[in-house]
Amino acid sequence: MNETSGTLRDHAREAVRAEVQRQAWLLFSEHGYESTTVDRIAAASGMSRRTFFRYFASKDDLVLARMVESGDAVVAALVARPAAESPWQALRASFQSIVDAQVAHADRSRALQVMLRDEPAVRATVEEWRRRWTALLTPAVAARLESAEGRAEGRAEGRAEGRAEGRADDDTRLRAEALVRSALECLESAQDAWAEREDGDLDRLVDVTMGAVAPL
Amino acid sequence: MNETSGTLRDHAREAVRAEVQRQAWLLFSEHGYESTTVDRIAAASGMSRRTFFRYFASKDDLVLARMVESGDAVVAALVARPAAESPWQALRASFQSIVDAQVAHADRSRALQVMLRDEPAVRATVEEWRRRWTALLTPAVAARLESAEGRAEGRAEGRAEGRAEGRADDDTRLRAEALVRSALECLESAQDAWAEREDGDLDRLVDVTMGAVAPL
DNA sequence: TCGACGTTGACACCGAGTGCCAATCTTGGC
DNA sequence: GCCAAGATTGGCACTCGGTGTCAACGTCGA
Repeated sequence: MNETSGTLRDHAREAVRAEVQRQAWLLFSEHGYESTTVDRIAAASGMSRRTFFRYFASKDDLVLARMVESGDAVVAALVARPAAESPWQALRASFQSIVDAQVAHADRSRALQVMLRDEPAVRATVEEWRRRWTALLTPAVAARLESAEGRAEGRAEGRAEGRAEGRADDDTRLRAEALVRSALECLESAQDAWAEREDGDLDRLVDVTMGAVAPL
Repeated sequence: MNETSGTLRDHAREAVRAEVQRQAWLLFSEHGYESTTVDRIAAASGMSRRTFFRYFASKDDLVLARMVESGDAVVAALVARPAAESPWQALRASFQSIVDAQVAHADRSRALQVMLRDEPAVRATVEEWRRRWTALLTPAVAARLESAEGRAEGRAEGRAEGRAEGRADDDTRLRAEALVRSALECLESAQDAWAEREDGDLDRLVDVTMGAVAPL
């Protein structure tokens, strides 16, 4: 049970980070975010306050780290969707892994969701997380838009184009970003509603929100 | 030039707040948000640090106060739109006052927009501002959706309804919230793009983003 | 003139986050 | 086994945002 020394340190570091996260989430769910001081998290993890800040850049970082992991899965799901699907449909389908994960651990997820929504101190982190997901998803959606336009051009190419190609590219990126950000808001609206109503079906709620904004 | 003593205090208070805001924005635009300490703002405004916190609940409050004012104008514009307009079209039209105001003071607005986008410390405040606007706009959009459904029901009432009326109401509110949040994201996407590219036409960019998500 | 009330400034305090330094532990070379 | 190099750790002091407290000051009405 020995490993290369280089990865050994990393492994140890990851193990410590995971344990600190576990302890922190226990404290968060019990006392809320703001009321849980870094000293308490450090003490619960058996380390000094100063050492905690060597593992996590900030208290927010504890929250952010959780989110970032799932982002890669979503973008992978998005690029795997069939090209014929509209961007909106593809985005909806890519969210399925998140939806399934939350439904699988409904109790924990609901508590977490409420915390993210109601604790003002965490919201900057949520913003940051949304930002990163947007940056990840936008290129994939832009590619989808471009290929769709390519097909459209091939079909009917009598349009007056060639005047502002660079701007058209910028517009494509911008339209992709708007789509991604809107879709993420729909997802979050559905998640918030789901966290409140005990009975809801998150899958259906996401269909409702996204279907309300654009046809699925 | 004397007034009732009750409003006199309020007037003085408002004047002080305005002056502090002015000084703060000067310092922000010169040194950025984080680097501008409350001590410096207080000193520039000729008051003690403690007194500053009696006029503004927090440093963020300086930023938030600016945003909140324009919210009422948007919701007023929304309810004034003709009932025949789709929610999405009505939202787009309601944003016009914001767009016009920003275009009128393009330089200041661009600098502000960049600061809001790039300074992580302010983003929680932006979130809060978005939240309040959502709360203001959602009921108006929900009413619009309901009346539209009422008309649709009147037209074709052979549907199997009456089973889950309460849930249908919840769904309407949820769909309205999704629409509002998506529209605000489109607005912000356009604003961010506009702040970056010197040449852009903000009006057109908002049309582009909102048109990309749903037909206008 | 006196007293009530609101405003102000100063001080002490808390929590998040950082720089610095000394103690300690691990690792590799001899 | 031993010792030096380097990484990890903990303690300390500091900055900054934010809050509670208290004494001093000014303004108003009686």
